[in-house]
Amino acid sequence: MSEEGTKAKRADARRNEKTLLDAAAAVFVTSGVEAPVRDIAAKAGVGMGTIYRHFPTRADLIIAVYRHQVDACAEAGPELLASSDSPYEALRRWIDLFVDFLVTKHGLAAVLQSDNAGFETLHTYFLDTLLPVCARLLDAAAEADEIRSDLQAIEVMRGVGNLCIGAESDPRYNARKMVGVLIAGLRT
Amino acid sequence: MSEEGTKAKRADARRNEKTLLDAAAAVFVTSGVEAPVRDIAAKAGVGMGTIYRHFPTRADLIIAVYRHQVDACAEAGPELLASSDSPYEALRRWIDLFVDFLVTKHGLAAVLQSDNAGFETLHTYFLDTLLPVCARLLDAAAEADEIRSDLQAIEVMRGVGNLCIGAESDPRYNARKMVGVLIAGLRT
DNA sequence: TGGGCAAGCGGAACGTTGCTCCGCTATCGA
DNA sequence: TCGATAGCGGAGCAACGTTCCGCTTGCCCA
Repeated sequence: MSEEGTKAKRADARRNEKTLLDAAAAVFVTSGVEAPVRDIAAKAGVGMGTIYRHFPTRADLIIAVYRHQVDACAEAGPELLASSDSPYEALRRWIDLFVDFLVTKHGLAAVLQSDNAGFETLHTYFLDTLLPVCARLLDAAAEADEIRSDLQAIEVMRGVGNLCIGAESDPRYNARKMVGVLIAGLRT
Repeated sequence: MSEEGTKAKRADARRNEKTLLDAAAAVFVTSGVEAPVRDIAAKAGVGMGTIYRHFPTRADLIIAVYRHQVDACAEAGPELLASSDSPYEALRRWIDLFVDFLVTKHGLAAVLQSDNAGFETLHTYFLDTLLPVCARLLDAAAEADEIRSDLQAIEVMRGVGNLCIGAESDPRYNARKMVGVLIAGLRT
């Protein structure tokens, strides 16, 4: 918001940032979010210094690429609560959205829970954005006595996120199904 | 079994293998199963070549360190089934055992599900050993109409394993609790 | 007992990664 | 036009897994 009027950035810098975002998105799709930084720089046709100047950590790059989708997921929460037959139904559908997002981003779920240094920013962004939404849905469902009331939003979010890890690499494992089981286990 | 009588190994080789197992176990406790190979070699006071000769991949080393505990967990399955009030109760208690094992091994759950090359052996060993046990318990519980019957053992095992990832690094997340929710979700 | 030799050892070296640093280039306001 | 400087590129460093090969040492046999 406060950046609106500032003309601080040079034209080539703005162009490179856009190029990098596109290249990163493409590489993430084919090689996953843990693709080597060199690959992304090569795909964008820029040097590695450029990547690190625009996105100091890999987490910043991932956030920039997926920000829109995460925000959309957050905004869907209240809408679902208003339009669904019951709070539990809204919760179920919102979690479905979240899971759909996660399982289509190769390796994102894994990196989200990883305790490797450098990904705290990513973790924090997801939590800041989605935790309040999840908490709201949980509260509503708990208040309607549809689910047990001894669960924190963070526990549910981490549980669901964890269940999505490796969903793409093993055809015998169906993350959506297991998340369904978990959510069923929430019922009173 | 067939190795019993063979005297193929030299005395120093056998000594080094034991030393390495002890060192690895100690390092795994303090630094997790992803500790640098160099650290383990240093702790054991041997060269890196020695580690790779005895344990060609890191997975082999991890398996060797935890083999006893995994086997014990596998053996506990039938016993629990015989001694519990119901198949579901046996399943619940067996999963508790498995979870206890996983959450006390820093980083093991993560590496178990990781699709990084080199860990297939580990994955395979766990599955070969524990999957039949889990399947037996699931079948019994399904036959007694205590749980839904549309779940494969591999799905449950992976789900439980996934829920245990990062259990040690975030005090707000309780893997045992979420596994409890998942298992509750299995009920008919 | 001691000589020979292969099993076994150690660690230098290589490839791959994340990340930094600095000399050069290109932009843009004056 | 022009020079200050934002921004760029990629060489270079450190940490890691893994390989490779010359040397050491335990063991068998004469």
